[in-house]
Amino acid sequence: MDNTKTIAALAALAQATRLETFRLLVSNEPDGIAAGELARLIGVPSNTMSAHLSTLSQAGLVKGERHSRSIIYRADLDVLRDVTLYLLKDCCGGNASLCAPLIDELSPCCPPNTRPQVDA
Amino acid sequence: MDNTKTIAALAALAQATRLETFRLLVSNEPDGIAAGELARLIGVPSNTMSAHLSTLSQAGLVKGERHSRSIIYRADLDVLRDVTLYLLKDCCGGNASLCAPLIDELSPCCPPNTRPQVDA
DNA sequence: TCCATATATCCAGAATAATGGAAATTAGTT
DNA sequence: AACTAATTTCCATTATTCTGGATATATGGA
Repeated sequence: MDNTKTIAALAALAQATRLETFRLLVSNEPDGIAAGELARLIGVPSNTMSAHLSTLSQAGLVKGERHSRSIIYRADLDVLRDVTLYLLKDCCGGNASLCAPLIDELSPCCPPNTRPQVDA
Repeated sequence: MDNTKTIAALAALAQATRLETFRLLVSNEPDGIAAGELARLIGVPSNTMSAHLSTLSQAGLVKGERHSRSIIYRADLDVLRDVTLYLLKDCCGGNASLCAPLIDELSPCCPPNTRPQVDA
């Protein structure tokens, strides 16, 4: 996780429509939501949503997979975890060893595709 | 932590100079660094640095305190922690109980003013 | 008070990002 | 092939952000 990737992820999330979209996708893991339905749910035109999804996708925060005519988007929590770790890395006075246990526990929290499905 | 505050914090960090500045301040806790020295270290004019510090400050990520003629800036990790929690809140399929233990452990990691000082 | 230092504010130009209409692409259906 | 549906790309307009010179404000010293 370098500076450039971190900035891309932070910038992708630092916009109302995209943050809302990402959080919606996070809470709809692992089912995902189609691009058109996202546009309808958030209340923006489909081309605007497409542009935002492209930004999120380029930052690695979401992945799209075609299912017949729709493209189902899903949140990818790996980058979110990496950004969190990157920002916390220098925490606690630069002494990483104090944060290491925390970071170790953060890592297994959200591995993709292994989360229990609670509801859709 | 609402959407607006989260976006402000993410946007503040989603810029190369500010991310670098913030990380520098994080690793220099709890001593802090004067505005002018930050400008010199990062390599930007003082008024540009001042504008960036203002953005970080408005997002609650740094605090400035005047010491004689200088204003010493320090990272405030509370907001960083809150943003992290906000982003992780919907993790794990929307089942907060799975993330709650993690979140509980994240909270005491970086309380301000209680971090051990390793070096300046 | 006068001067030097440190930081912030004002302002304007340049760069970047957001938005959405129109058209193009991709996939399924008949 | 012709048609519909879903999504994306193209493009131009508008809005926002970044940057830094010039100026203003605040502090301490002579």
